Amino acid sequence: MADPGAVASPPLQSEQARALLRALAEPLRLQVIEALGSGERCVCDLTTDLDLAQSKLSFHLKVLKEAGLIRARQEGRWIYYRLDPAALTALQDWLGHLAAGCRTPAPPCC
Amino acid sequence: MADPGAVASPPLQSEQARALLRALAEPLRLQVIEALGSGERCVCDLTTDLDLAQSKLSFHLKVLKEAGLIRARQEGRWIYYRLDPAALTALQDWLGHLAAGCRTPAPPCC
DNA sequence: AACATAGATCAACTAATGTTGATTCAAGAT
DNA sequence: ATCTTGAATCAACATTAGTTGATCTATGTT
Repeated sequence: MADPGAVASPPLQSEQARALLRALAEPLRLQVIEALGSGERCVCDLTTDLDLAQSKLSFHLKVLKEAGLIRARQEGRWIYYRLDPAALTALQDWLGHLAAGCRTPAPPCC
Repeated sequence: MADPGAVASPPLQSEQARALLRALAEPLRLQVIEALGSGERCVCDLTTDLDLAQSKLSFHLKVLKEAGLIRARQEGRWIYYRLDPAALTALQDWLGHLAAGCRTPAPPCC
């Protein structure tokens, strides 16, 4: 459904932002993301480093990939995953946008 | 428990980041957050604007507040909520940190 | 061609989260 | 003091999301 090739330079829509947030919000996936934060890794390294069942890791990698946070690259029979920095900066921008107008005082209530 | 006066200028820990992400990742809560993005609002306005059952909104406001994303202010019998910009910028920084080192190539696999 | 291994996928199960309606609490108003 | 209303809380329920182990696919190896 989602197009992994598209990079959102226009402000992220809520739905896209939510997909990223949701994917990041799960403990195991966050571990994966932080592991990838220091560079590209192959699945087997991630499996051993994070001590995860293979199908479990695979499940979470899929979620992260579908959200557009990570990209896969195959080499021989190994698959390497890396963060997509564009997704991260898009989220950053979305957050900045939110923070921009939030100091407006409340209108008189009810 | 939490100190509402403290602002996290040191880099966010994963656990804290995750709490923020988790709170943001729910559709209704995201609507609330976006509503508050344009300024402070009272609960009754939020209830009618987002067309939500009262207990439902209350539940989600609690989650957001516990995550540190929003703050409450009571005035008479009304309660006003607003975003906490510090939480948003802390998350931004955390994301930036991640993006910084993610281009390192993978080490030789297995 | 048969075998071995990396990784994805699937179905049954379990655990975590959100929803609902009723109830409670607190702040005014009468 | 009683009544009313905004908002929080609670317990039962519904839904969604993650886990597990088995199976399948693809890439190399022998």
